[in-house]
Amino acid sequence: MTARATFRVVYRRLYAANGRQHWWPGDSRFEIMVGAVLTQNTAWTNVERAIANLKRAGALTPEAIVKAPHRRLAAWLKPSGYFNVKAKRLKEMCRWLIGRGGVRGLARLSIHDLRAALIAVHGIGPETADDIVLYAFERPVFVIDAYTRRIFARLGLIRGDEGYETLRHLFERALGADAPLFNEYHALIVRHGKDTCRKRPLCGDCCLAGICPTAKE
DNA sequence: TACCAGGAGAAAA
DNA sequence: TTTTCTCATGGT
Repeated sequence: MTARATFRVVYRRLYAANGRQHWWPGDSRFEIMVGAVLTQNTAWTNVERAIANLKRAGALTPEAIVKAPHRRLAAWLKPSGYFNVKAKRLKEMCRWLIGRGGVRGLARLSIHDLRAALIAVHGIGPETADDIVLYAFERPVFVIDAYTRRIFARLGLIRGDEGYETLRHLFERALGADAPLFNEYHALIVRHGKDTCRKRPLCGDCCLAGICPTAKE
């Protein structure tokens, strides 16, 4: 089976087992950007609480976040963990966003320029940038996260220690530039990683079992 | 109690 | 250049 076919079989299995995921949870492009920073190494349920605090305080705007004192912003972010770090990162992102003309200004950039500009912001690494590019701006970049590495390494399709860009290019070459597919695929990987793979890695009733002969049980 | 979660950057080796 | 450490709350 070709790489392209194998990656598509994995997608179909995940979709059949879990259905559509309706990602990213968020009411606006800006909320998605905030969520992408807050979810760094953090469970989404904790992020939801922090975003709810921002909404309750009327602070879910770039201007309000820039204006808020660090201690107050950190207090709103507390449920999401790393609140001091994330307060700084959100302020950095918001200052930069305002300087670029807000989300409308970003929407005018090419996918390459948008991605490069995001990664240049302190506190936004490749995965967070790609979450934003794909889910807030609906551009075709494949998001590589810890679940992607774990699941595809178990399937024997990657080693798991490849560089971020190496894996991103691998997925993008195999699947073709398709933002709706990338959206659903990454969401399904996270769903599978959270709900199934961690508890029962590739056991007999895993929906991905039997795809690759080199898969590690 | 220990481990993990939709990472990133700084410091150390 | 590569590896290790730090940041921190909440659920299992």
